[in-house]
Amino acid sequence: MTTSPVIHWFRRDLRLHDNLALSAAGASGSPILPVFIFDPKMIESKRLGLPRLAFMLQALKSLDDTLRKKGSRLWMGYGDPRELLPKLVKASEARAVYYNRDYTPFAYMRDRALEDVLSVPTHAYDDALLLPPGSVLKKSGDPYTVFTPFKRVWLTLPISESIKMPVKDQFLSAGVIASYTVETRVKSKWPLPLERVPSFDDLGLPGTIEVPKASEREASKRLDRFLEKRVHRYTDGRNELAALSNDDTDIGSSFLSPYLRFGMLSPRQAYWGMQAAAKEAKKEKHRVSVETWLSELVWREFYMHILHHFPYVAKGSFRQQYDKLEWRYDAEDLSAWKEGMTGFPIIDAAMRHLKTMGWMPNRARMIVASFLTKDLLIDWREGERYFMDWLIDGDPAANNGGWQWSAGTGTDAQPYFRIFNPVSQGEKFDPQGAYVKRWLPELETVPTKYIHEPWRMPTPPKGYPAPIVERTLARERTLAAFKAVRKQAAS
DNA sequence: TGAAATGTTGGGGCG
DNA sequence: ACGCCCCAACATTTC
Repeated sequence: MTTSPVIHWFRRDLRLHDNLALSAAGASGSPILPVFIFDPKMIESKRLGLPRLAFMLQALKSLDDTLRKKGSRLWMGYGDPRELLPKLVKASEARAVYYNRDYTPFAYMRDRALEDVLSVPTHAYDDALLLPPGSVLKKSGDPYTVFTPFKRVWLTLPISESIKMPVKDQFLSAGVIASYTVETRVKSKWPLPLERVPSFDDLGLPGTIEVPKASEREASKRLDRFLEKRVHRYTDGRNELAALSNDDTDIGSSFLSPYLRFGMLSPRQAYWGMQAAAKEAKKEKHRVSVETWLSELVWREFYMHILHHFPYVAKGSFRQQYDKLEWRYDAEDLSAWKEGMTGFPIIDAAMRHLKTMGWMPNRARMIVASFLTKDLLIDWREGERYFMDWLIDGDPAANNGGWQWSAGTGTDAQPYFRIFNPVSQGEKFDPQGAYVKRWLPELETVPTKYIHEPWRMPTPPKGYPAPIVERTLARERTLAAFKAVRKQAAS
């Protein structure tokens, strides 16, 4: 006779350590049935780009491997969780379902609906953020819409410690799990080859793309390496595009966002690791660097809160007056931006970096976002969607927040008249042109003097496009478009 | 987590 | 010697 299990439903928490819902499931005393459900809607609705899917599949494979070593395995479902979970509860005679909350509007609504269709209790936990939406509010009870006061209050609130693993070997045995089969009506052309790491051919990805290792262990290793070697110079290092190497081991960025995105890294582990680093920092500059990184973690929380409290930002401007802005719908310019063929080296290098690695440093994201929205005057939502197609760390809240910040339509946005100059940004953050040359082989032989403005060479390099836009005119065009909206809003 | 336009200053060339 | 002009270099303001 076996004891009936409890289900732990993995979603954006693909780890066993420091996992609140999993730990609570363990504390229930019942064996844990680990579950992941792949909803094909995620692909069909374009919410899950292929590089990110590949990264996630690798993380699931790794999670399954770890569970198998414990004599268990990950039960994989394929279909709508609202259909599958009730069936699985029945098949396994589970007595409860545990999961960590996902605050994005889509998931939040889905999870609430789920409680109605399940015959057993659900236990939801706040694990994905250090402080969940609703816990950082003004005295009036309203959410903050400006980052600085949000952060000031955030920093005064208590953050919980990391927690231990639930109980060793408490996971249900692989044999029993394999016997749970539930019928699913979903038919899809997307196989889930969990027996091995899927290749990009499986996913129909064009070109060669290199996705970093995705596992809980890898996430911890990257955090440790960052804390040991690089966090002390993060404030400057994160902006140094030239420092980027091929395997991302010595970059200025922490490169933790992909792991936080899927919960391979617990935000508590990152937070307390940083706190310890701040305490140990020998120089004031080092301490500031650690705090700069922590600030990025608060940005992550801030934008999750914003999306949760103001779900309309997913579709339109936070400052709704800008929904009236007359964006250009120029397919040719948009395509040039996407493919890295704008004629501005720093833009093109970053966009090709994205298509190869599924990632870009934040500085590069800001530069290309400013270019698309301010120089090309193309709707930020086009850029937002494209980033979601390619970024392995693509998160609806952070991505939306970042784009609206760049476009000047968001909370705490940069002013409409702040327009990055791709030449001076390149000279400032890639002074030797190393980043540009790394991603644009056709500019290999261009002298440093001209590397950010090759069109000024006596004989510009062949095979590289001339600038697709005249920046002085573009600037006037954008200022006029924003002014028109502001004038309209004022009257 | 800018950049361009405009304003001011001061040294040096030159009549 | 002096005033005038030019124009970096820096500062301020404007977008």
